[in-house]
Amino acid sequence: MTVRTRIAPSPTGDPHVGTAYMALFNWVFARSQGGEFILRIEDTDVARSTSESEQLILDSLKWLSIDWDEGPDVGGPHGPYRQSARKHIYQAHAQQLVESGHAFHCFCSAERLDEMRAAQRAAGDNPRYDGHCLSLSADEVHTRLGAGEEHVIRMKIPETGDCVFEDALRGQIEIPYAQVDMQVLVKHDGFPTYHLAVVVDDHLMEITHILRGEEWINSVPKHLLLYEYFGWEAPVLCHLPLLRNPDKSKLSKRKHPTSVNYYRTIGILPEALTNYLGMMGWSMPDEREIFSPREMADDFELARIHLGGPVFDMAKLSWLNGQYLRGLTPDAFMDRIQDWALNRENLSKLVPLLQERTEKLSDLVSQVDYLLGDRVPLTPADFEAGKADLETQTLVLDHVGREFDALRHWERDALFEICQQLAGHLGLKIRDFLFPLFIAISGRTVSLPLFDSMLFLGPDVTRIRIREALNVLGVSKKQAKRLERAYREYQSVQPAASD
RNA sequence: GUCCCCUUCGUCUAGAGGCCUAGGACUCCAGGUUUUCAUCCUGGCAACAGGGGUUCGACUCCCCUAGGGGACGCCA
Repeated sequence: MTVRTRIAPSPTGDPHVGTAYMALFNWVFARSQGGEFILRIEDTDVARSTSESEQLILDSLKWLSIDWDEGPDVGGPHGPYRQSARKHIYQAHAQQLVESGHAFHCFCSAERLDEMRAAQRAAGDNPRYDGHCLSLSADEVHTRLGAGEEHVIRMKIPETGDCVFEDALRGQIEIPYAQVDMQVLVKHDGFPTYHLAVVVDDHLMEITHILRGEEWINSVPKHLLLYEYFGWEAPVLCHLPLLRNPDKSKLSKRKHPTSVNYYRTIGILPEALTNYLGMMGWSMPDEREIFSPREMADDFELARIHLGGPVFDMAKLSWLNGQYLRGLTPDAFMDRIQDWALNRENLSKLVPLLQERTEKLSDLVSQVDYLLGDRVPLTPADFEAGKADLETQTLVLDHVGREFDALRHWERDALFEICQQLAGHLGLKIRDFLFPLFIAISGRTVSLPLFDSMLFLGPDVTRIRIREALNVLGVSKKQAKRLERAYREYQSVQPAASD
């Protein structure tokens, strides 16, 4: 039997470093077994999935030299590899489950479900579908379906007993069925949910081992039940630990850079990043710390994975990166600098900003230092030249930061609109409003145009700089709460942002 | 709240009952090399969450407690 693993990212945002982490381990495990590694795009959430995001994910994995044997771009014998192109397959399978009595049509409204869950929560129970539509007669279901009434398909769950299964790392796990919800398998728009699609695809694509984040452990009963309903053999399950923020919570954009592109733009080498991710939860048998994915595969053993959630440590990544950088020949080093930023394509984005404001070519370096490198370290004093007081500036940075965190398309108009609306809300002139942003982004009061700068730096670096500026200004716990409240208030008076 | 997972220095980790006076790496500190800085070298600080068992012997096995994390969506 050929070992087959997969990474199945959902193209709904930045190429996440957690995706790269899971991809690496799946790649390494497959290679260690002489197996195959598959890339599948899970774009069943039509509203949030974008092809740009898919492209970014593919690019980031390629940048990291994680290659796949089958996928949407290279094809393969088990395609298509994009779930949106497999809708009919899931529908046929869902239909099969309805016919075999393992799934049922549900007509419940969102309002009813909300009320039900609220009541269950209030009673101290785990919210869970109450089986309302289970009691519908076949005739009634037929009639309502015939009338074109909106509905979903849910799977049935045993009323009693435990789901007992084996995790390749954690051993036996038991989850009471009483905790498992009657999961929606097909949404009202006819698209499958993750749970149906993942099981059907993993089976059809002959995946033998699933290595994924431990956030999925609680979904295992649903998946195993589906395998059983279909009469299929389930793959080996292996739940890896989750990458953590410094405060130990699951790695998140609000607290830590999560985009692979962030590391790329600050000048981390791809081999340093994969090496670093390889050290998260894994160690080489001889404790060597510098190793490639290939070397990792040569010595790979599932059992060596450590299950404690590893905290992402920038200091160690930087050190590792330095090791790689210093190991380069001068020629290779020059090539890397070019690949990174000093190439014609990248520079051409800067020229329109620079040319107008330049008297000597040598002005260039001091003008772009904060765009290619970092700013000079900030101090609270840097903000004092602003018209608004420090508290207001903190508020500006906080709210802009939140808006930027939620922004999905990093475009000039969207950025500007956010700032304009917020400035209006706070009753500030746009130039006073923008001042703290100039400082946060460029570290100076005089810089290249703000929005061009943010566009050039991209969402990841921009967000981090705003967060760092907030840190420099120092936000107390009390203040943080006030800011949070103020932001919610702003949101409530604000028409939904058009992004 | 309910269920599930996890728990060795601040951080990443080694450790599969005696090799542990708990090792390595990052960070930090001290010293050396270096015209400066960085690199590099040397040294130092620093951990088995707590309590019960099992055993001649427990970081390693079992139980309880505590702490941390996750899931609880027509998101994945």
